[in-house]
Formats: sequence, C-alpha cells, structure tokens
Amino acid sequence: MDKKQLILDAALRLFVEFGFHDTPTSKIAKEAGVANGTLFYFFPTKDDLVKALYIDLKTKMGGCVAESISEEMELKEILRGFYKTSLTWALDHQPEFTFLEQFNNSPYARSIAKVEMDIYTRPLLSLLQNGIDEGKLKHMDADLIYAIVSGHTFGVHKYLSGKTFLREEAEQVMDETFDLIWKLISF
Amino acid sequence: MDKKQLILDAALRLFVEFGFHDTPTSKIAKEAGVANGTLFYFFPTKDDLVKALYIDLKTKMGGCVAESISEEMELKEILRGFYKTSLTWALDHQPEFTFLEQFNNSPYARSIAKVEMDIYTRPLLSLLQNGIDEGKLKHMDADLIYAIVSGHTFGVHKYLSGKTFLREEAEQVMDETFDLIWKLISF
DNA sequence: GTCTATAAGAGGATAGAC
DNA sequence: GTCTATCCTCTTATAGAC
Repeated sequence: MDKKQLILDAALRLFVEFGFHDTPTSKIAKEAGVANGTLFYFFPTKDDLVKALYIDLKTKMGGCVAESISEEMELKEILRGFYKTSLTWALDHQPEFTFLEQFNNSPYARSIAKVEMDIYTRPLLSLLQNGIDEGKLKHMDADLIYAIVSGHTFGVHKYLSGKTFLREEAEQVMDETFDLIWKLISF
Repeated sequence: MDKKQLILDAALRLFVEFGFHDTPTSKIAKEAGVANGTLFYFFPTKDDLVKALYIDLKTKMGGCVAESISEEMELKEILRGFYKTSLTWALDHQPEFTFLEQFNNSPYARSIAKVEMDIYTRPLLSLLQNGIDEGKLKHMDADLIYAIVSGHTFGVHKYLSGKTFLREEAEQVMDETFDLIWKLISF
C-alpha cells in the first residue's frame, strides 16, 4: 500500500486518540511502519500533514454525500439524501468524523482558506435559497436555515453515536428526525 | 488582582488564538505578567491549568444559566430561559465559548470524569423527562430531545456569531427560533 | 523513495533565593 | 507566594547513504 496513505491512516488513529499535540511525528512514522524521514519526504512539516489529512477526509466525505444526490429529485428528497448520507457516513467513519470535528474546533481551521472551507456548504446553501425563492421553504435567511439544519444534523449524530443502535433503528431515527426538521423549515 | 485568575485569563486568550499546543507556559506567564515559576505554583502541570480553566468557565456559564431559571415558570418559559441565556452568554463570551468548544472536541475532554461533564446537562434532561411524562412534550427518548435542542441551540449560535447583529435583532432571532424548536418538540 | 543518524531548539518543570 | 535561573527531555526537521 501507498506509504503516503499509510502515514495518513496512522496519523488519523493517533490524532483521534491523543490529539495533535501529544502525537509526535516519530510515533506516526512508527505506527505507519515507515521511517521517520519518509514522513517528512511526503509532508514537509507536521502542519502540512495535519492539513493534508483534513483535506483528504473532507474530500472523501463530500464525495460520498454528493454521490447520493440526483438532480431529478424533489427538494425534500434531495435534502433527506444529504441528511441521511451525512449521518450514515459520520456513523460509519467515527474516527474520521472525530478528527474533522477536532480540526474544525481548533486554530488549525483558520489556516485553511475560507474559500476552501465552503466548497461543500455552497451547494447546499444555494439549494436552500432556491427552495426559499420557490416558496417551498419558509421565508427566512438561507444562512439561518442552513445553520439550523446543520445543528439538527449535528445533534442527531451526537444522539446516534452516543448509544448503540441496530442499522434499522438508526435508519428509523434518521427518517423521523428528518421529517421533524423538514416540518420546521418547510411551508 | 489575584495572580491565579490573571493566569487563567491569559491562558484563555492565548489558547483561543494559538491552541493548547502552540501556547507555551512561558508565554502564558508573560502574558499574565507573572513569573514562570508562579504559574507552576498554582498549576502543577500544564494539563492541570487547561482543566482548571475548563472547570472555571463551565461553572461560570452554568451558574449564569441556572440563575435565570425560576421554579415557578411553565416548562415552555423555563426552556426559553435556558435557551436565550445560553445563547446570550455564548455571544457575550465568545473567547470563553470558543475555548469550551475547543476543549470539548479535544482528547482533553476524556480526561474530565463523565460525572463531572453532565452536572449541567442533568437538570435540563430531567426537566425534559418531566415534560414528556406530563404529556407536554412529544413522546420521544428524552436524550433525543435533548440532543435536538442542543443541536438547534448550537446551530443558531453559529448563525448569530457569524454575522453582526444589533441586540434587538439577535433577541428577535432567538425568540423566533425558540418558537420553532418548541413547536418541534411539544405537542 | 526510503532509510538511519543526528542536529537544533523548544518548552515543561524544578531548585532555591527572597 | 513570587521570582530567577537552569536543567533536561522530547520532538521537529535535516543530512546524507542506499
């Protein structure tokens, strides 16, 4: 397997367990089964490694969510797709999601250009704006609807990841809570 | 002023700007205007300082929220009080709130006993449970309602802190969004 | 591309005077 | 309680062979 990827994988595991700080590059290299110098061949600095990991995971998650959406669908079903796919990805990739959260709430987040940050929020945002303009969604600031939907998703994720559910149970919670949030934002 | 508090204040400022990692104890002492050794007199290790700061801020926020609640009130108004006070505190104490988020999403969070963590969630949780039992709130898992309300609050906070609002505007958003979430959870 | 060995320095923590 | 001075480890990053 690609050593670069091995390093990213090892970094993910260690960062989630010990944090950025308490994970020396030497341990990452060891965990990845590569030499210390090899890490710095691929990632000139530790910061570069952290950022690269973030971009990598963000891209993977974004790609997965985007894949699940078809242009043909009704707004409600598009949003349900977004919602369920995001939640499912987060549940199926808990370390990845934990890292993303850790990163987003750290000063590292400021080091990623804002433009780069909302590559993944923009599509959803314009979807919501269209919904508002077409009278399908409540006449509110699109940013507010976005924030509420994100917060809701976030909260439900916390609930689902805090207990152990069977697949079908989790799925049912997702559908029920989506109906709740849809009722909240739609006319 | 109390040197211990000066150190906590300085640590807050620096942690929020640079993160736990990129804030050496020497800088904290300098920023606080005390000697290096003084910091270690009050906080035996850097970790102790981080945790002490967390407890300090969590207590202050919790105290402020608890203060705003009167036993006499209707459930809806109690919850509105919780909601608005939390949001207002977070908006008025952005560095403090940022630090709390940073901490909650770091491996440090695991070092705080879980019991200690939900000192502040338990009252709200039992309030919700009562509401459910009395048929005022929807017949759902109290933990789920809690997660949804938290997520909603979190989302609205993100919205409010992301733009600049006049006091009255912010207040209006709080009231409107509370009505939305109340409608979502109540019968 | 990958490794080993090592330089260079930062930063947490202590000792001991006042 | 507070300060100064200092130790010493741990960690990032580089040099250079293969």
